[in-house]
Amino acid sequence: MATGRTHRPATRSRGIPEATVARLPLYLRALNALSERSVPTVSSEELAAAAGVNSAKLRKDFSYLGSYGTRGVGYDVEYLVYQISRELGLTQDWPIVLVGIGNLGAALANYGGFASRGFRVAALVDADPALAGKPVAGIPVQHIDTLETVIREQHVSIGVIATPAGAAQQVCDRLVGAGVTSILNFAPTVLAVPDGVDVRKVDLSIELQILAFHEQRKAGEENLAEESAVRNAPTTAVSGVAAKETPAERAARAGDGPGPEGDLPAVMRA
Amino acid sequence: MATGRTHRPATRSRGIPEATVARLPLYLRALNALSERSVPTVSSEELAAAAGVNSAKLRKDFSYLGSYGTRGVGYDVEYLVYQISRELGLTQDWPIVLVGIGNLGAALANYGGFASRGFRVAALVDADPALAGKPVAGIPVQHIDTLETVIREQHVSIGVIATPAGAAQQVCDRLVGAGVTSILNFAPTVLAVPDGVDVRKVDLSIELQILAFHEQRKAGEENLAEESAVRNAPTTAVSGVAAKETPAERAARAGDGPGPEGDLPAVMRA
DNA sequence: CTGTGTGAAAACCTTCACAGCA
DNA sequence: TGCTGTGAAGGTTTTCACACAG
Repeated sequence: MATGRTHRPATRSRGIPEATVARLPLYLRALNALSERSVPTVSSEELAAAAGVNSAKLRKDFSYLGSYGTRGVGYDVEYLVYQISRELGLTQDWPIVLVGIGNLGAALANYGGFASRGFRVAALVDADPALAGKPVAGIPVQHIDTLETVIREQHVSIGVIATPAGAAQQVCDRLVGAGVTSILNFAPTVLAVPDGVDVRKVDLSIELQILAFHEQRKAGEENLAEESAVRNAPTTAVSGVAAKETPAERAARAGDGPGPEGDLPAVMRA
Repeated sequence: MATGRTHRPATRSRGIPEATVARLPLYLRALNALSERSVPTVSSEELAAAAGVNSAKLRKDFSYLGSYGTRGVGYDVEYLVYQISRELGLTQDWPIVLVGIGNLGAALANYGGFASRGFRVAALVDADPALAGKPVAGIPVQHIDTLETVIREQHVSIGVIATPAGAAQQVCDRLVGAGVTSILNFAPTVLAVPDGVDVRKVDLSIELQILAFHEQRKAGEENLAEESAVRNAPTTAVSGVAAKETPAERAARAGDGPGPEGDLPAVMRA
């Protein structure tokens, strides 16, 4: 679910598959937990369980980084932590700017997981003059006028957008204009960026919609197969399921349309 | 990046690929925007651009839902909105419980994208007695003791966890115990759930780490190929890149280790 | 003649299963 | 013996390219 282009077609070696990269942070988290408990080594089986993947996948993933394990034994926890951190670029300092200090922005600013991974909040920025100067998570919020200055002075290359959807593209343009080349977007908009800029998005409502899809399926199966209770739906399942609904009665959905969408006050809009 | 099992191996028809399901909400959002502007029809090319995907993919995706377009013309916006909504199960009402009303929980409670998609916040729940009764987003927070009651009385099947990592598994167990079968997890933990329960996770720090990885790559390429500026990294690129670092000097990283991890106060921990 | 719908090819990712090292 | 590392097989997803409906 990455976005911006730039990723060369996995030319020759050094090309760690995107799917693997996306799992490295997961392994890292599990390893850090082990490290804190002073566990010296771990097998692919154990680590996989802790990270919520299967062991074959984990071993394949690690094989792209190099041969960091010991046959018959497992992986050295501390060593792996270091190797993965380095591979992800977490051994260096990443100053980030957080734009949009509403509910979500404040949550992000307070989020411990950033600071503990080499990410340093260089500035909190918001368009609301009333917020200027107020500290959030111990950092005073700055007016968005200072955005370009902060980015240049602190060499920020990563920006986080937590503004309402309407402001996101504007903010994005300013970030990119000032030199930011990676953007994490929490606003429910598709951002247009020039080549060479990476965008990743996190959309709170999309995830729920995907859950709803599967939930609906489960309900359909239950009705068909009359499951024992709520638990234990057989993976075999029936095929047909849940009416395809005749594909031409577009008249039958006039009044209940797209739902209650007004210009909501708070954080975002989908 | 779904999780829980249950998804049959795409048996026969009616099996919409997971990758497609994950994009439907995106199309839906783009379509809603068009709908608000009273645009009657849209081509795969236009819609794809608005959703940030390519048109071939979009057409394939829609072909799994049925033939809802008109050759030579495009798709009827309102009709598609309806079809996708129905496919995703958004034409019905989904009561959800939100557990953990910290910074993030409050942001979620205020998030307009939920209410406007058939998701209704049935209850906000927190373990902190001091929060009980206080309204967040117009809804009074309840003590977590009432969790089971709310779930059963309101027929909640979807739960959202926005607690600190340490509390997440416990909360998850209680949700599942009370009948919830889909969970959206914002806490940075791997949740163990019985078969038949779906879990999706959103991890704020993982996304940043993935960005850091690519950012690091860009920096490496620049140094090697001496790019013109910051823009425009050629997709061809060189192969070698960025030192593999000798794989055996595990001594050389003693003091700077895993970083400053203490028991942070706020929202989570990675 | 425009733009959908879709087989077929290519790319990518996961899983299997086992050789071989510690 | 136990567990890693990895070719090979099997799935899934994306992309291509074009027949054909409107």
